[in-house]
Amino acid sequence: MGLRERKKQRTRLALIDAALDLFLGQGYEATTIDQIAASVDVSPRTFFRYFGSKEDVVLAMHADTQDILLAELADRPDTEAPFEALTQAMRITLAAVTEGDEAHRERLVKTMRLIGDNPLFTAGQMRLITDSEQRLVAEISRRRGVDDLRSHFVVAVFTAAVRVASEFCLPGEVRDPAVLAARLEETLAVAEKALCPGWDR
Amino acid sequence: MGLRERKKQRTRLALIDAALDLFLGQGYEATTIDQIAASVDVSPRTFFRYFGSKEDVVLAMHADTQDILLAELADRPDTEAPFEALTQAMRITLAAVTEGDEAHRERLVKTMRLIGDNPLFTAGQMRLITDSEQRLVAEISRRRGVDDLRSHFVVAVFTAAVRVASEFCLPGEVRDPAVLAARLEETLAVAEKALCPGWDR
DNA sequence: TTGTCATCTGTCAGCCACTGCCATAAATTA
DNA sequence: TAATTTATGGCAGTGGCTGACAGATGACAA
Repeated sequence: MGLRERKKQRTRLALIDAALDLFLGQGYEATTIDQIAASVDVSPRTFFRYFGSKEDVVLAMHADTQDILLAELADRPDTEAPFEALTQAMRITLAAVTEGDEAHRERLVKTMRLIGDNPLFTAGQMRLITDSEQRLVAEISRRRGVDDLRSHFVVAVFTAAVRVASEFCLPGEVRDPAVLAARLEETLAVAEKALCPGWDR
Repeated sequence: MGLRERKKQRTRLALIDAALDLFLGQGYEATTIDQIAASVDVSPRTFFRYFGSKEDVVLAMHADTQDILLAELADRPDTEAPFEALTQAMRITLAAVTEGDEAHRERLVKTMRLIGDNPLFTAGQMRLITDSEQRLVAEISRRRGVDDLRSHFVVAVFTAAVRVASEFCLPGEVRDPAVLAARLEETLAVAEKALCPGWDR
């Protein structure tokens, strides 16, 4: 990886860090792109070369996580049932994130605090989920050998569970990937009791 | 209802009609608030007194529909199981909308065409669903007598089904409430086979 | 009918997210 | 070192959205 590439990644992370800190410190709306750019010593124009919108920088970490999830799903053995593969991939993704780079984990915690406190971001989060959902459906369809309504349904139930788990991180609770993992287990326990064996074949 | 109130409703509907026609005719982005306001002979400032944002006018009809759904759910007998109550309320809501006022139905069809063609709006649609979801959860919790994780899960599975159904309106297909109703039945058939009896109690 | 009050509307000025364009600087490659 | 590619900064402009004030319009009582 060349110098250019490394420099870009550093700028990107610096922008994310600056933005998250400003958002948490003085509020999302009260923070301008100019402030974010200034605190990284970069022109405002450059900000928009890294992120499509002000909201995107908030969702950047979550978008990365979705990519990991998709990769982990692709790594699951084909013998595994669709829903099981999804949940296992999610568990591994959360674990990887929890045990990952300290700075990286901190960014995720800040992101979760921001999104959790501000209902403004639920829409953006939904957009992310919907986007990745289509990719998940493609992979599940490949595994099942058919691209039908059931593939969509299986993935929709999975994302429903993840969503419920993330909503169930009580307000005031320290929000981080580990807590989310715990809530996810509770939700999956309910889901597994509710669903007939073999429903996702 | 006084003259003032009627005038307001007329303005609101005129703005929705003008906006939908312009969006469908020349594209969403290419249409400015000034154009919408001008074609209703109203100041741009007034537009924002009726709708919080440019996107809101697109979602206005769907927001109204969500309100109907909630009212229908409240009307379901308490003896009905939670998921059954949700699906029945949805069926009635779709039927009411299909058989409703001609102009009203036309607005809905235009809205569905807009949202279906432009992935930009899926996020907004999700936001609407998520907002109403909280109200649905409250009602389901009241019926079940407990406000626990299961209430959230039941509602999440329901909205997942609705979402899958609406995604499954094939592109190119005439999009209207009747088609959505048909797709919903297919999806609910899959859901009912997948879920154990009594899972939502 | 007339006067008073509440509410709606238009106008104006302004903020800020976001974009296209072009010149410049920096990194990559030959 | 020279040539090519690519990232950045500056600038001007569009358009969504808001606050503040003044005038118009419907609601209501005397």
